[in-house]
Amino acid sequence: MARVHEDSVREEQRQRLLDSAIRAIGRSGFDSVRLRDIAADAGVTTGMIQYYFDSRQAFLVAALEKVGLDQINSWSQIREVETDPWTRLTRLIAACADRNPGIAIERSAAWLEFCACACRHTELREILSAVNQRWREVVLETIQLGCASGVFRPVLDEETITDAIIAMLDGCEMSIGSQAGLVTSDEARAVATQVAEHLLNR
Amino acid sequence: MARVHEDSVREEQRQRLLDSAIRAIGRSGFDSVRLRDIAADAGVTTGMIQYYFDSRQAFLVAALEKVGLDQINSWSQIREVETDPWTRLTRLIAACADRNPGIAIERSAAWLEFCACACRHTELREILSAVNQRWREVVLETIQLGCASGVFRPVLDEETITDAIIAMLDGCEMSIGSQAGLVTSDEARAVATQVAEHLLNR
Amino acid sequence: MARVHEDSVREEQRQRLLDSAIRAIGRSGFDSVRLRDIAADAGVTTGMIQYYFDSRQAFLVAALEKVGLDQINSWSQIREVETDPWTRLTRLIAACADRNPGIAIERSAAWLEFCACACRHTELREILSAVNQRWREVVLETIQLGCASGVFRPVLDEETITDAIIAMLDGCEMSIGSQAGLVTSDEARAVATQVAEHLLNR
Amino acid sequence: MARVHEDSVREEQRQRLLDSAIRAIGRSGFDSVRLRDIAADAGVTTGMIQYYFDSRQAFLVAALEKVGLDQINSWSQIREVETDPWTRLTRLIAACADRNPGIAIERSAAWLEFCACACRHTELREILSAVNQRWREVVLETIQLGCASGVFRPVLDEETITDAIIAMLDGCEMSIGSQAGLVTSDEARAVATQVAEHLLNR
DNA sequence: TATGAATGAGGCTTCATTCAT
DNA sequence: AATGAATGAAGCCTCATTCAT
Repeated sequence: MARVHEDSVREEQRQRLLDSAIRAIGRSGFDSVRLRDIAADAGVTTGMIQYYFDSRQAFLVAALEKVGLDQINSWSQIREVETDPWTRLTRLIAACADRNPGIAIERSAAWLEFCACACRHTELREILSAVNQRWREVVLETIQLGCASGVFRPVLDEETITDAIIAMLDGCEMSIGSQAGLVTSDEARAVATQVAEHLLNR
Repeated sequence: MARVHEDSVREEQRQRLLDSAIRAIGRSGFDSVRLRDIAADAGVTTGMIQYYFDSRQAFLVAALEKVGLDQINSWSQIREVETDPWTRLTRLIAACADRNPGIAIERSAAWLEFCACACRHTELREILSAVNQRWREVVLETIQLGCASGVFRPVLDEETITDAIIAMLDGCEMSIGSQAGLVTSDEARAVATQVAEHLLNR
Repeated sequence: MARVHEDSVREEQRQRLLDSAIRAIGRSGFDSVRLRDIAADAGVTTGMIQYYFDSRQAFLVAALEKVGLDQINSWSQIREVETDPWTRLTRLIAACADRNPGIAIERSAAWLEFCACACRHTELREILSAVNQRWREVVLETIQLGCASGVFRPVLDEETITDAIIAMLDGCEMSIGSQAGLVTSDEARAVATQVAEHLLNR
Repeated sequence: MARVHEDSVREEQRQRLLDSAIRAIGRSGFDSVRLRDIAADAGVTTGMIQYYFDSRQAFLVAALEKVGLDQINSWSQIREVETDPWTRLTRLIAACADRNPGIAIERSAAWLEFCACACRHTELREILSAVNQRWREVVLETIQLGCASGVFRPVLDEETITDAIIAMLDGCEMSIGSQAGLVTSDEARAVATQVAEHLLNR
């Protein structure tokens, strides 16, 4: 029992450190963020980070992995709660495009970092692939559900529409994350929703 | 004359070094790329890079700036050459989605780095904003041209469609650049083209 | 308690490093001394020096500052201990002219470096001014003391004699420090003492 | 003839470069002055300096040597021109103490550098020794001249007085050169002159 | 003769990592 | 469990020097 309790305390600490890492990565970038900065954010010493994680690399990868997992969880939740295809789709869109202003902007930047780093860190690429795949499944399933029930009468095949919506949302993410974009997250959501509506001929 | 010649030689050298930097940034990332790697790529010494550029930072920023400028140039060329709105639009789409396999993949990754770094480097953000703005202008103008001539009968207002197309292409870029995407650049082009066709009701 | 103890250990380390720096500056000069040399002298790594001091510049300035402070301390001690004006004056003279053979010659050279560098490093100049001022105060006070008690019957006004003695000692310092001088420190002390005796008409 | 002429042009160039070096050494110090700075001062390229001198070290040593030789020349001139012992002595004192405000302050600083560097550069030490020796000869000879003619009735032996005067002047030099001194060059001259007058019992 | 492009050695500095406490 | 002193590898950068022109 004591053991279990201690483990859960340890796990809590790890999560706290990972959250600090995500914020710091968003601010300084995956490659140039310093353990010292993260430690400062968490109010601990660098030694403690090393005590909880094997190495800087493993620690930062775990942090980005958490970003992806949180993402997946949020989608899964929407999927379970929302049964109407169109409502579910708009909520999924909102979950992406909305994440930015609501939650800290660092998280959005961290996601961009995630994608940018994936091409040179195999571990990250694998995680990112998994997240992408899960994302596509959820969207595609939603569209298929709507088509099957006759709510959607798609003008293109379901997979193409799925890819289009996903690409649009990724593009908005990029635009907003870089802070050099031309659209706000509200506009992004509006655009994505309108286009989806037309492509699905709701 | 001699002076002019020498200056052009110097400029040529700078461009060569910048190209090497772009490739190296694509491989190693903006923050962790080493001058040594770039020098090796260009077949020169690190001292020479410092001889041509004031600092590592200034050098790398100039490299990413070049990526943006090359981008703009390629669009401008298409805009001048191609008069038919739809052909021009498909070529613009292809210019983005196609760039990846044709030219080195490093360039695509460098672009992703560009966007990811923009949020923490003011200089980069300004350049990226300018590139984005120019990109939007070219696409919007093309769509307006098609609408004016009756070739396009858009289902949404022109600006929304422009934003949608741009977002889609950015999203594809991100997906392909991260190498964790689910679509090839061929598929990306096909999706973007089909969606554009429908939105413009060509 | 633990905190206090740790701080004193840290301070001790700093002093050790500063002493090594003084020796090394005396050997290699303020500008060309290498952190590596100092580290070797202290038997530590260069990283440790940077751990204890912010930068090379700050470290070296602190080292020369210590030279000045040690100087001041030694004078203050003589001033407190010795009540007889003439004995005190001869001891002050000896404290300067004698420092060289007794203690390491590097300290003398370090002092010369101090003066030479002062003209281009503002921080050093300020410290040097303070040391000079204190030095003058102590000598002048001693002379005034002797005059007041009738032990000295000066042939020139007290300030002039003070300046003369100080200049003579500085000159000896320079001569000995440069190792190109024509007088030994014994001779220097003898000359300064004899001249002082005459000027004060003891 | 042509050869001779070219040689003199070459020699003139060298002197120009040496003068620039002296100024630059005064500003930046012997060890940290950069060839680039000296070249800028002289309005030439660094390549040219290397064309005229074998190495940085040899160049800078030659520059300081010139400072010493100029010094010696100025004393010799006074010695030849001035026959009255006391007038000659005061002019010698003035030549030292006055050099500072009259000529550029860099020259004074360069002299301090000279002395400070002598302890670690054998070549410099030899030159400095020679200059010191010559200086002592001139002063001693002047004093002996005055004693022989009965103008001076020294209170201490001639050598001691010589050493005292030289030390005082060196000390003033140091004080003024470091720019952290407590006396102006006018005051320095006054002090040295008064003390000399008393010691020589003129 | 003089230039300036290019080199490369070596310094300062940063920072992840280790380890004694 | 947690700290933080200490290490040492590696990067950027400076600058004297070389050499083709």
